[in-house]
Amino acid sequence: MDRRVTKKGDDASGKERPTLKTLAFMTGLGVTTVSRALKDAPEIGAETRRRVQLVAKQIGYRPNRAGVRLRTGKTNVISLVLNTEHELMSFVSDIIYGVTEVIADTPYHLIVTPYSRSQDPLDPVRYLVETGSADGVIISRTQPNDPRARYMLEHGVPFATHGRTDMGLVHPYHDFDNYAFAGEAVRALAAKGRSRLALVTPPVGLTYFRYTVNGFADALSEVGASEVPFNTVSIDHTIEQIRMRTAQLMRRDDRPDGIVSSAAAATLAVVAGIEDAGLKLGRDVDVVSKQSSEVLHLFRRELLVVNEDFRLAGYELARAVLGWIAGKEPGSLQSLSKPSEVLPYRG
Amino acid sequence: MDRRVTKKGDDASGKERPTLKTLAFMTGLGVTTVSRALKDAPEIGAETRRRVQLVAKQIGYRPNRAGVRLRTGKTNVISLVLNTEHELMSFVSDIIYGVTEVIADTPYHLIVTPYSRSQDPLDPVRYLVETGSADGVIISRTQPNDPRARYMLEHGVPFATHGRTDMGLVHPYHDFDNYAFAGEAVRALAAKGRSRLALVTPPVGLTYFRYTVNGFADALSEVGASEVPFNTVSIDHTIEQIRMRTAQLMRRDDRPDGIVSSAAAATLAVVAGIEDAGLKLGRDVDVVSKQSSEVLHLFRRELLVVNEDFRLAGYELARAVLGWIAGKEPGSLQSLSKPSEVLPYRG
DNA sequence: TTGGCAATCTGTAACGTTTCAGTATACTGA
DNA sequence: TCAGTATACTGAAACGTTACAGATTGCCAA
Repeated sequence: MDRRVTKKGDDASGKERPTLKTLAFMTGLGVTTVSRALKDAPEIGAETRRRVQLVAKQIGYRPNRAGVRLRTGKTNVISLVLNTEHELMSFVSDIIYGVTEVIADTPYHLIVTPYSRSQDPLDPVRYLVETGSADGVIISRTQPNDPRARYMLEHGVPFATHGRTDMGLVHPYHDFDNYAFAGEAVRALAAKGRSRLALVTPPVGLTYFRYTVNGFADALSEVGASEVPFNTVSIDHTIEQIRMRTAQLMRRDDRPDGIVSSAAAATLAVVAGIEDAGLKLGRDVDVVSKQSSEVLHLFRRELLVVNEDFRLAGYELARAVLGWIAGKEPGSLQSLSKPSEVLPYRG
Repeated sequence: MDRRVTKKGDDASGKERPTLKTLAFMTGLGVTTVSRALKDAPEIGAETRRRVQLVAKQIGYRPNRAGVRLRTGKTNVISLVLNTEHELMSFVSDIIYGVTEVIADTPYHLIVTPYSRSQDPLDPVRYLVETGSADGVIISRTQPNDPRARYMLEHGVPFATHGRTDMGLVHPYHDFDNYAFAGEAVRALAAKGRSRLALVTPPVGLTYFRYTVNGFADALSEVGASEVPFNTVSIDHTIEQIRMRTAQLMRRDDRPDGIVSSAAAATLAVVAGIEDAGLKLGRDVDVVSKQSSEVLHLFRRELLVVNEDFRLAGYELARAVLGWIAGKEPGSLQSLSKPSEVLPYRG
């Protein structure tokens, strides 16, 4: 059964969605001419061009995506690949808004491609590339040696990563300067007289784990503070795990008097753990935490925060992918965002 | 310029993505037969069918989406329409995961269609329908008389709403029972001896505003408590506004001794406002709040919470749209989820 | 033997777009 | 006047799929 109820043919009857054929009929031109006129091809007369574009605007012509895609292979789709277990809530929401802000006045659509714990992170990317489902891909949870980035480079698919890689390969990325963040955090704690510091790290294996750990370590020796190892958790752990292990840590004699936390959700658990151990934030221990929305100062005024803007990340990542698709040099599409100062609660 | 590097023709050379033509050549059958064999059409011999499907699986055939879409109009796309300013962070993240969980083993893709404050909420929906960009649509922020639902019904586009409508029209929805929530919240406060209650409402104009307000009012008279009007804010307001106005409210002589809050983010602000006014949670005032992830008890142990599961919402909404697309009765695709009990902090 | 019919299979056209290889017209220079 | 050429346009083919309208075969009843 055909899906259309009425034939279109050459009549200009009202209801059907206009196609190039409709425009060709209305203007008395050929389909080819109309197609070229709409994309400002040079061999079309100036008047004809204007006329076609006027009519097209009037009747609200929009190119059929399936037609374009079938003929050219261009999907006009950007895919955001997300881990359904380990992404931060605020990350998902904000990065999507950042991306959509950029593609709002382009023909691009955003599709969300999920993968779960059990899957190889390469799976969704392979799917996208094999089926040609997207013109560009955005991935997060980037690793120093990232198979997904390597795969897409090999297959010539434009992409951008949230976080850098370290494979000697050039590609667009946006990253938050976690080395600077950890350093600033340590210095802020040192300025408060704290000298025995622990770090709640990003997930081991991701690139920004290294940057964070290095920034932390370098600043420690710079200010002459020492590290209290806290390797049993990362921000990928559950609230309960972090809370419990923080409480354990804080009950030890050699407990830290300062903690640096890489994510707001983890910080909630850390503070709960501190209080479980009967200690008081700001008196017995200070905590510096990253956050992506202004919640931590409502939570505890004593917290010191550094802001990371995920909407900006989405914005930059989308611009980077689109830039690559448009032919710009991948190496010119890399950006690093500097952390804010370490901010205390302000009235 | 053609996008392909090598001709395909009749040779079975390796690199190109297989199409029906490839399968036809390999099996020695016609393209039509292959097409029908793959979708289990009745007029294909049992052995042929098995043979075709085996070969298809072997070489990893996947139908070209553009081809199908062009020919049939079927997009295999579900669109989630989101407001970029007013959705809750956790809502965006969780509902997306709920939806993707359902469509994971279907051919469907999820596209996110955003709209901003300045736009008519009907705009994105109109775009989707006019361009035929999706087989099904999910919308949130549903109103009693919702132009978007009406529009899609008129145009025969399957959709599901997060929240009910009240137009005498039947369509799939998933909703949280906010009437029950508000009622339970009031009863819990009454059980704690609170009798002068205020409500932080959902956004005025959305359907669940009404349900919440009615549940609140009915329970108030049931338990013999009175309402302290707090109409100056809703959960759509900024953290700062809610905090400031809560502080104002709590400094008045006739301040409430119990507050019901419709969202976790607002609750953070409410508590901050309470403390700004020099009052203490649990002593001077109790607060019952909805939340969609386990954060509030980390925030303040004195809070009473009710959980709303947005991932479930995404799951149910996706199932509903797919069901409608598959031909089920819209009226049979409606679900309401009951609130949990009102939960105090538990060790 | 023949007509009828069921069971399988097939070619063609069409969806809307872009590209290729033209064609028609007017203008140029000698 | 005429070839040569730039300008402006056009039809046909192709992308991969499905629907329609056959085509071929074998079998059975008359």
